[in-house]
Parts: sequence; structure tokens; C-alpha cells
Amino acid sequence: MTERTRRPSAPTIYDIAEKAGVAASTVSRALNKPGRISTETEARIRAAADELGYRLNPMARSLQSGLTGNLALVMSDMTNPVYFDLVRGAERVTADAGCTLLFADSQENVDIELDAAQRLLRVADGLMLVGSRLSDEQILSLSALKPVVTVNRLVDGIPAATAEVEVGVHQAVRHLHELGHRDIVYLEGPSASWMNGRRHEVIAADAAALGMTVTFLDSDGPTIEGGHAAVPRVVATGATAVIAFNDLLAFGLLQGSREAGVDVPVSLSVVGFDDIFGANLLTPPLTTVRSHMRNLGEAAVLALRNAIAGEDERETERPATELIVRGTTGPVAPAGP
Amino acid sequence: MTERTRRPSAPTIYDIAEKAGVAASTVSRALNKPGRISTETEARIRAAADELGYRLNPMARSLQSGLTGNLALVMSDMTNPVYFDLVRGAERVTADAGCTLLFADSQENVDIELDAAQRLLRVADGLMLVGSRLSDEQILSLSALKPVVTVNRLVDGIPAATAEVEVGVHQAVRHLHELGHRDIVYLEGPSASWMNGRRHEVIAADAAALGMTVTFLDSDGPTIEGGHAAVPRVVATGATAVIAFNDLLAFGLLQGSREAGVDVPVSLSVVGFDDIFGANLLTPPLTTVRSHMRNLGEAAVLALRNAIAGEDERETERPATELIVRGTTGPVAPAGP
DNA sequence: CCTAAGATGGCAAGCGGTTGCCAGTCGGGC
DNA sequence: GCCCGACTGGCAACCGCTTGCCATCTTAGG
Repeated sequence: MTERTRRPSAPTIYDIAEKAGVAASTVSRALNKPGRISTETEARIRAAADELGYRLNPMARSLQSGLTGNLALVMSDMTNPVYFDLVRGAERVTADAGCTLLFADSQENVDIELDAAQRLLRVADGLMLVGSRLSDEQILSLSALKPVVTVNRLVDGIPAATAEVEVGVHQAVRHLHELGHRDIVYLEGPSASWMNGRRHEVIAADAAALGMTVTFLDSDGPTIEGGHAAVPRVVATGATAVIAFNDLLAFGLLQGSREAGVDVPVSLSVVGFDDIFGANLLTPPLTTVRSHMRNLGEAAVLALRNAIAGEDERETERPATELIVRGTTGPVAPAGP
Repeated sequence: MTERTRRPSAPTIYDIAEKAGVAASTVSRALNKPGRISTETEARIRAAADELGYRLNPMARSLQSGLTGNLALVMSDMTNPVYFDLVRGAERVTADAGCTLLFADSQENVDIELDAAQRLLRVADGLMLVGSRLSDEQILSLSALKPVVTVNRLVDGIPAATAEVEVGVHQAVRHLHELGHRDIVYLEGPSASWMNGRRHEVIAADAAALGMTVTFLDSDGPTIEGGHAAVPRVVATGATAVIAFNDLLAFGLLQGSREAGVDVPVSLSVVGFDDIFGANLLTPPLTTVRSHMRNLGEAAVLALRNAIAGEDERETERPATELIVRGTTGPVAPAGP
């Protein structure tokens, strides 16, 4: 057997206590309750701790307090670039608070999601659900265990962080209207997605207010393939513009259109949601509604920490959305009936 | 104060013991040591546990065993799509083992990386470093605390999971050679990246073997911006093809070339590494060397679990690489001297 | 000079499981 | 009929830290 690095068992507060000639409880207080112990004793203890390379055993503390200092995040699909900034923001704020972020991907699968949520909840103080596909009941049952915060989803009695929807959609619909579009398609996301419902509603309302016709088309899934497969059905509607539930769908729409010989943006305008990685790299670059996911991630962590602390859930601010106009939208083709 | 959901303290083995009329130790054994307790007693205990909705308190077990069942993963940049599949694979295998994955992003910053690693190490049984920018010494000092596994990086005495480099590079260089390229550029990644060093070496060797000239150019960073900024210097070398350290650089190269009026692949061929999200969506789609990151993530977890178990570190298999030929490579322009 | 409040530090009981050791029971072999 | 081992299950110590309560000592006020 190879000579491997010895990993001696970590020093405990008892080791420190012995070295400093005090009781373990005194060490604990010296390290955690500022002012509780006399200055010189505390200094002696800290010196001993440093010398021993002491590191607190979080499990022991957790056992006592019931709190782990971990926050869990379960998302529907980490491969979806939408969530990058969200995770970044969440991770950042979590670390700033001295906590650590646990994290799982449900791959758009309810069973996996539920399983991951329950698994993480055992070792975390609370849970954030992003783009959850769980039912309201399932979410409520999770929240019976530990505090739960939903992101871009509203469940009665559960604190939530949501991005504002209206402004971005409003800008997008108006933008299409100004370009002369009157018949548009909304390519739906997953029916279990709360955010999809919101976008659907707001688009319907805005379009109606401007006298535009909207056809709602289901997609196979919020993916590139889903968008690709939807092209024939979109074309069949005769609409001159499509708003897709997300950029992945829009990517697929673009890809499928090219293969089908449909010229974007000349004969079809395409708008996505989220402004994910790559949206500006395509040719033409994608017009899309950006939401500030980073802020959303931060807001979620804040809300969760509030819930864990048992504070009254204050209204969290809703990160804004805005239309980014690029190359996939253009004036409706002059060709008429 | 609003009437909020009661979260009664979770039932313990003592509650079960009382309900089943046995001792707590018997409950513990019934639940964990199959066969140690008589069938009917065990059944009675399990029934009581179910009825109470018992869930083991992992902290308590951890205190005892010193193991948390958490595996930590620190990566240089989670925004980099290369790591998607790696994380997916790692997460999957971790969950299958009944463990949970902790996860942090160092944003290409050594200080953040070290901080995150230390923070996670306190609550995890071991650590995986992906694309680490830490020095060998720093990594060794981490490994003095808990088992550490590096991914795509070799440090003496530290178990590692690495992707195979030779085959993919070999295919790429030969591919360019067959297209008639004789002068090529390698656009370097971060000097602190071990993988960059490997790619550099293998490209140098392969090119030399085929009688090709390679110019090595530094980049500002392994990002789209870095690739974009490098275009003038690449063009200045007079080379007819570039191999970029990763796809992000290649993306930038493509973008910059278009703006500079350099026609890819007619007057410049571009090859990337990793086959990240979006590589096939660009126009032209990117020729790139794919590595099977999912396998790499799985291999890393396996290696880490071995190290934690204290087993002799067996050789882990090295996931293969392969060239994916798409549209950014073409025959060298016939224009000659 | 006596009492009282404040400062300081120790004792010991948990937090929830795990496990070595032991005791009682039971069945079988000689 | 007796001894031994297998089988069951209980006791209690322990993992490392926190904290309520108490004892002691200081210092100040009356």
C-alpha cells in the first residue's frame, strides 16, 4: 500500500480547551459570543485555536441548532442557459451570507424533481424551485417540511420570486405591431410552466388591445427540437410573426425556417424570451425579451432566507424585463392578397 | 402575524422506539442492519416509522461517522457550456450513490476558487476541481484536509479524471493537413490551465510530424471576447487555419472574422474544442473536437468516491475525444505565390 | 462593613444516531 | 439433562458543539 497523506482527525474545542486551560464551553463562547468572555481569555483561546488549525465541525453545530447553513436550488434544466445568471446570482448571495448552495437538475422530469427536492431538503435549511414542474400540492407538501420559495411560479401560501412579465411582452407585441404584423403565433412552453401561462395571458391581452390576432400553438417541449418541429404548423397559420416561449424554441424555429426555405425576418419574424447565451451569435441574431435572471436569483435567496428566519414574507421586488431588438424581426412583407 | 404552516419537529428514532415498544438502538439496527433484528420486530418498527413519517437526520449520523454524503464540485466557470454535461454526469452518478452534489463557480478567479473550495470542504466528504486555476501547492494543501480529485489537470499525488487529448487533436491536425493547410495557429487558453498545456504540446508534436508550422498566440481569456480580439493577430501570421483552445474562443474568432471581412472557411479555417451548446447553430457551424464530458463527470465522481473510501486509486478510464467536422474548415484557398 | 449586581467561567444535559458489549432466550447436539 | 452457540434486543457511551444554570469573584453602592 502506498504511503498516503495522513489526514489526522481535526482538532475539537476540547483540544483547544485543554491547550488553553479552560472548559470547552468557554471555548465555544469565546468563539461565538463576542464579549461574553474576558478579553485576555478569549485571546488565549483564539491563539490556541489558530495554532491547532481549528475548524468548526458544522455537523455538530447543525445537530444542535437544526440549521445546516445550506440552501438548495432545484431547477428544471441546468442545460438551459436561461438559468446561468440566475444560478450565478443565487450562488453569490448565498456565499456572501456564509451559506453554501446545493443544487440539482430535474431534467424536466417531475419524479426526478420531487426526488431531488426531498433529498436536498434533508441537508438544507430551505429550497428554491426554479421552473418547477411540480403540482401545487406537491410543492405545498414539500413546504410542510422546510421553507420553500418558488421562482417564476406562484403557489398560494408559498413565497415567490418572479420576474415581471408585462413590460417585456408589451414591448414585444407593440414592436411587432409597429412593424405591421397583425397575425401572430405564440408558440407555447410546457403547460405545467407557470411562466408560460403568464406569457400566454399577457400576450393575449396585449394583442387584443392592439387588434391583433394570436394563434396559440403547442410545442413538443421547450427545446430547439421543439421549435424545429413546429415550423410547418407555424407556417400553416399564415401568421407573419412568432413569439416563442423561450429562446431555445426560437433557435429551433430559426433552424427549421432556414431548412424550410422560410426567410427570417423577411417572411417571418421571430421573437424569443430570455436572451440566453448564443442569442446574439446566430445569423440573424435573435430579437428576444431579456429578463434579469441574476437579480431573480438574488431575490430568491433573499426570500428564502427570510422564510427560514421566520420573518414575515415581504414583497420581493420583481426584476424587470425588456425587449432586445436584433435581426429576427422586420417589417411585414408588402406582398398582399 | 399570519397563521403559517406549523412545522413540527421531525420524529426521531426515540419516537419510533416508544411507539414500537423497543429501544432506540433496536430501531437504528432495524433500519440499517438488515437481518440483525427479528423479522417481526423489524416489521413493527418499520410500520411505526412509516406512520410517523420518520426521516433520518443526516446531521446526527454525520456527527457520528464523520461523513456527510456530500460531494463538492468547484468549476472555473459554470457559464461555460463545456461543463454542462460534466455536471449532469456528475450529478447523476452522485445521486445514484445516494449522495448529493455541492457546487460552486469560481468565475475564473483564484481567490474565489480557493474560498469556495474551503467552504465546501467543510460540509462535504471530498472535492472535485474542474478546470482549476489553483497552483499545485494550493491543491495539495486542500487535499490535506479531505480527498481531492482534479478534472483535466494532473497534480502529483492527486487522483485525477482526464479526457484523452491525443486522438481528437490528431484528427484535427490531420484534417487540416488533408485540406492543404501547412501554416496554422494555436490560439492559447489560460496559461494556468493544464488542459491548455496538453493541447499545446500535442498540437505541436502532431504538426511537426506532418511538417506543418504552428504559431502559438496568447489570448486575453478563454472567452468570446478573447477570440474576437485575437483576429487581427491571427490574420497577421498569414496562417490559413486556427485551432482555438476552446469553442468560446472559436465563436469569437468567427464573429471577429466576419466583421473583419475574413471569409470562413474560404480564407481561414477554424477549429474549436469541446463542441459546446451553439456550436452547430452558428453559420457556418463550427468544426470542433468533442470530448465526452458526461463520462468525465462520472469518472470524477467515481474517483472521488474511491478516494473517500480510501481505496487504492485505480486508473480511471479516460473519456475519448473526436473531431466533429462541420462548416468552418475547408480546403486552403488555391491562391498561391 | 455588608449586600447586590455584574462579570466570568465551569458543569452537565442535550441534539439524533450508532455501536461495542452484555444479558436473556431458545434450540440442538452429545 | 447440560453446555454451547446463535439470535435478539437493551444499556450506555460517544460524535462535537451549544446553552441554561450555577458558583465564584469583583466591584460598587448604601
